Amino acid sequence: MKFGIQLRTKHQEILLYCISMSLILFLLKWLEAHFIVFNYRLDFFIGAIAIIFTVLGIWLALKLVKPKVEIRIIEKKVYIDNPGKTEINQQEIVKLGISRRELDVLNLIAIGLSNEEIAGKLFISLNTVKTHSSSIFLKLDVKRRTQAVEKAKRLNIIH
Amino acid sequence: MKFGIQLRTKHQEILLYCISMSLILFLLKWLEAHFIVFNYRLDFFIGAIAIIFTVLGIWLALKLVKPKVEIRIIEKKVYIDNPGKTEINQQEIVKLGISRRELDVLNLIAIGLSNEEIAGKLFISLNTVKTHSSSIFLKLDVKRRTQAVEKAKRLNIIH
DNA sequence: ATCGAAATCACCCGAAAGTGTGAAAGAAAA
DNA sequence: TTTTCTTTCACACTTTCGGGTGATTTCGAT
Repeated sequence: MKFGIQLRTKHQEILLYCISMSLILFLLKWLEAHFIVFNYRLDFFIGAIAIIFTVLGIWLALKLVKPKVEIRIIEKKVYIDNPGKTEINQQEIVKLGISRRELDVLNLIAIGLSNEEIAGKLFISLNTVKTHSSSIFLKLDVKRRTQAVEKAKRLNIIH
Repeated sequence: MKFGIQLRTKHQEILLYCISMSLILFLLKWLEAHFIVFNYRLDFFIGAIAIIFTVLGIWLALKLVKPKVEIRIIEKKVYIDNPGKTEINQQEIVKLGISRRELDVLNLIAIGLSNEEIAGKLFISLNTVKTHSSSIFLKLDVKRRTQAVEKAKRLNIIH
């Protein structure tokens, strides 16, 4: 699994900025330690270099910047050629091998009850509900109860 | 215009940039004023300057340029057996005070995704998804995601 | 210029959900 | 009668969910 450690990543920018500033200062100190001399024409030359590479940096950033993504959920309508009523598909239930009790549990899951509430309503234990729901997920080939509800409704197993 | 608004919000960064530039220029002048001899590698020094100002240029561009927006579409399949009667109730959404982002999350919950999967799909953190879903449950007056889906479908907030 | 809403994120903690294994009783089918 | 299926339950364990709190950033409106 992932690390449990979560850092406040928003401060990373500032941290990065501080580090780079420190690096610059360190560089200048290093240069100073090595007795580097400037003449006056060099000053102008360095200015030009600075401007050029600033522009270069800006250009580079514009080229490489990752575009900010905006998510838009659109609904793709899929029309089912099932004119008229919404009959429960018994064949599908049989085909998937879903038992009566499992269907009971599935229906109660679909209306948003918790496992404990389902257990209370069907007069069975919490563990039994878990067993049923697990086998439902297995038969429907899903991982979560929300997925199970979605798929079951799509297959007209429940409504 | 947009640029003016951005200037206002980013004026701290500009200030910071100016200060750092001034600091660097001051340091250079100081070094020059102290007759530090530049006996060693001139090209090395220029390279350092180039790198520094490239980085500063990149940083400046990233800070000031309005991010490019890339719209990413997530298709959500809606299975309809009775076309023509399934309109999304916008008034209900407004009445409940459900925001656009919360609606995104709600739609992804409805198709059975886990919070972590939603976070991956919307490019936000798991904690943010939790915050959104919590406020959804509050606004819909439900306790669980399955209930939220059930109620939202009943209110025609989602399909 | 100030303020509020929306969106983002972190962290802690407890509750609920889900997995895996095993088992027992009753009903139906072979 | 034996076998198989369904339903029931337990228990340990991991993962996910949800509540609560607090914080930052951005945007729009006043």
